Parts: sequence; structure tokens; C-alpha cells
Amino acid sequence: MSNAVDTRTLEPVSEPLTPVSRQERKLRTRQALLDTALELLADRPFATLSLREVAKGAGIVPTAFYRHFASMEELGVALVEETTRTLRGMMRSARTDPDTYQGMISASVATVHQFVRANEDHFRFLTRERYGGGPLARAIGVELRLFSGDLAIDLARFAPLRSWSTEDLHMLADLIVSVMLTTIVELLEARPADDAKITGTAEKRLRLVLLGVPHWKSA
Amino acid sequence: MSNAVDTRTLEPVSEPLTPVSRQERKLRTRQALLDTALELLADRPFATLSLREVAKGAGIVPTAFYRHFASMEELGVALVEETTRTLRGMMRSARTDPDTYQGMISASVATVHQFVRANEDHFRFLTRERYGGGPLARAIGVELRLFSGDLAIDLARFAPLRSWSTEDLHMLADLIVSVMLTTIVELLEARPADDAKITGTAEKRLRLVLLGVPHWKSA
DNA sequence: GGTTACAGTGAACGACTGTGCACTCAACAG
DNA sequence: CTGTTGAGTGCACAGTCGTTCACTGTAACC
Repeated sequence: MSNAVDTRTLEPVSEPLTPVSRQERKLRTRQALLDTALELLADRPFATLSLREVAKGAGIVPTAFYRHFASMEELGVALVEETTRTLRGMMRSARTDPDTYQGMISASVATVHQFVRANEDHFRFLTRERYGGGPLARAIGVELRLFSGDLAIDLARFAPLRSWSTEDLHMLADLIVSVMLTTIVELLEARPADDAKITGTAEKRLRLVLLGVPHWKSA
Repeated sequence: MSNAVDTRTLEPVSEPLTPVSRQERKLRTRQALLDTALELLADRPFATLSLREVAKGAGIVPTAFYRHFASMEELGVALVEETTRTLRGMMRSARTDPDTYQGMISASVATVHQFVRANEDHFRFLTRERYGGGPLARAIGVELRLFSGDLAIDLARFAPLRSWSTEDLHMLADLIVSVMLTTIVELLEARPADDAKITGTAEKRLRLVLLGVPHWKSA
């Protein structure tokens, strides 16, 4: 019930009695840059971030930014990688033994719910930039396709889907991913009080989709 | 096969022999502002547009912009209204007599395809800003919910859906809308050569969803 | 212990931003 | 015909932006 991944590490609690090595300091400022960027991104698109404010938020002077990234776009790519790790963690966590449909559905929705609430910034960034255009959207698109591909492979292990063509499996996986993305956006837009209703609807949608599976003919 | 809506009217072909009234000139510059904005938005989010470049594109000086909109945000809202008209036109065009599922599915997908290709800028703007945050995303969200509500009412007329609760009807409508949105994004990201494949997949997804309908129990 | 590598500094640049203000000049109302 | 209205102009302003360059101080290396 608590295998969420939290990457927030803004400040170490203890003073650096250990004088902290040089490269560790560097890594720390790099992470501070990523963290403040993600924080600022809570309510605006990436393209409106300025190098200067990210640097200021991380506590360094603007020009020092270049010691870590060649440009804001490069930071954006790093951000995609970081948030993508969360996504993969979620997938790993949701992978379950071929059980009943209903069990799989509610477990998956619960996992999504839990990861979204534990890493709101990451998912906000991902869903916001997914359709935002530019290189970030493309990078996220690639990642989501990989994700969907993995899901297709997982689905192939279920008995009723053994006979499906890989094309149809991908179609189903994409459908499920798009339902999940919709759910994620709904969660991010709502107050946590409405979580139960949203996850309930999500489960219904997935049930309806999977209800068609036994009657599918590829035509 | 050609009831698409094209709002592009950058320049009138004929010289204004009719001296054009004052308010008509004003409307024309206003439209020029909206048109250039939409054009610039083809490959970047709205938040990165500057008042100055929109004004320049419309052929007026920056300060004259304020004769038409109090701020860029107000122009954005007007843009949402404009693109939303296209969306409603699409819905009107897709409304069809309760026929076979398959007929309804392919007709709807064809309508979406046709409208997207005829108004790429509008749909690009809508899908880009839908998740972009800020007041525009909220305005678009409201509009999409209306759209989904209308669809739910239409769905209620189909025999197999007569007995469904309104809640479940909304769930189904949302599901269909999200499939359609996914399809729209795919169309906008792909070259027109791949249109057939994309619409084919879209039809499959809808077929699968509707296949579950007869077996649905709200549970 | 002397030297080097390098994260971070601070001033400066040219370009671009939104907005205020006084203006022009043609369509309109009386 | 005369006076008013208002879309569009031109200048000016105070900020912010990304990026340059020469610099400082210290951890790491031989």
C-alpha cells in the first residue's frame, strides 16, 4: 500500500559535516535546478520558464546554469527522463499475476492513483507537455509508446488475448493508456476529495473496454 | 462529403470598391489578429505568443492591439470560442439517425477526420491548450464537457442504451470523447498519408468499446 | 605544496517585452 | 458643412530575457 516513489529532496536535513565532494556538490545543484523547474511548472507550460528564474530558484547566478545544461531545452529533456522513471516505476508496480480482470483493473487503477498523488509534479509535467508541441512532446510521445508496447506484451499473457494479433493488442494497449491518461488528468484537476469518484469512473471505463474483449473479431 | 468549415479569410480577393464601413474594417483587423495568432500557434503553445508579434502579423502597431482586446488572454478566450464553433459544427455534422453501430462508427470517424484535415489549426490549438493549464485550459475543459454531455443525450436514443443510468451514459460519452481526442492528436502528428491507418485504428477502438455495451452491468 | 580544473560570480550587451501617452486622419452623426 | 469618434501611429519607458566575458576561490591532482 506504500511503494510510491518520491524524488523530492530539496535540502538535506543534516549539515554537510562530511565536506561533500566536488562532484556531489555539482549533482546537488543540478538536482536543485530540476526541482525548482518542476516546481515552477506546476501551473504553466515549460516554454514559459526562463533560464534566469530557474537559476534563481536553485540559488545560483544565471550564467552558472550553463555549467549544468547547455540550454533550457536540455534541462527539459532531463526532466522528461526523470519523470519517465516515475512512470516506469508505476508500470513495474502495477505488473501483477494474470488474475481476474476485475482484480487487475482495480489494482491498476489503485496503483495509478497512488503514484499520481505521490508525484503530482511529475505527472502534471508529463500530461501538460505531452501535447505541448516541440521536442519535449516528441520525447514524451516516444516514452509513452514504449510504455504502451510493454503493456501490450503484458496483455498477451492473458488467456482471452492469446489469439489476438499484435496489431490488435497494440490497439487495446493504446486504448487502455489513453483511458489512464484521461484519469490522471482528472485526478490532477480535482481536489483529492473527489478521488474516489474518479477512480470509480476509471474502473468502469476499463471494465467496459474489457467487456468487449471476448466478443472481439478483428474484421 | 464536403461540409467542412473553413474560417480562414486572411485577405479579401477584391479591392474594397465598396468603401467598407468603419465597424467592418474593425472586424476585419480583429479577425486578422485571430488568424495570425492561430497561425503562429501551429508549433508553439499560446503562452509563448507575444502581443507584439501578433500585432505585427496582423499589420498593425502594438498599441493598436488594445482597440480589440484588453490583453492576450482575452484574445485567447476569443480563440477558444472560434475553435469551439468548429467543434460544434463537427458534432452537428456527425449527428445521424440511429442506424447500425458500424455505420455510426465509421461515419463519425470519417466526420472527425474530415473536420480535422479541413481545420488543422483549430484542432491543433484545442488539443495543445487543453492540458496547457491556465484559464484557456479551463475554458476548453468546460466546452468539452458540454460536448460530452450532448453526446450522452444522443447516445441515450440508441436502443441498447435506453436502460442505462445517466451516470453510465456520461461515462461512455467521456470514453468516446477521449478516444476521439486521441485520434485527433494522432492525425495532427502524422502525415496525411497515414490517415487511413489512423482512422482504421480509431474505428477498431470504438468498435471494441461498443462491443461491451450489450453486456454491461453497472455493478 | 604548487598547479590545475572548474562551479559559481558579477557586470555588461543587445534584443525583446507590455504599456502609457500624445498624435493623426478618415468615417460618421447632426 | 462641421464637429466628434475612434482605429491606427510613433515615441518612449522600465523590465526581462539569453549570452559574453573576465574573474574568484577552493577541491582535487601530481
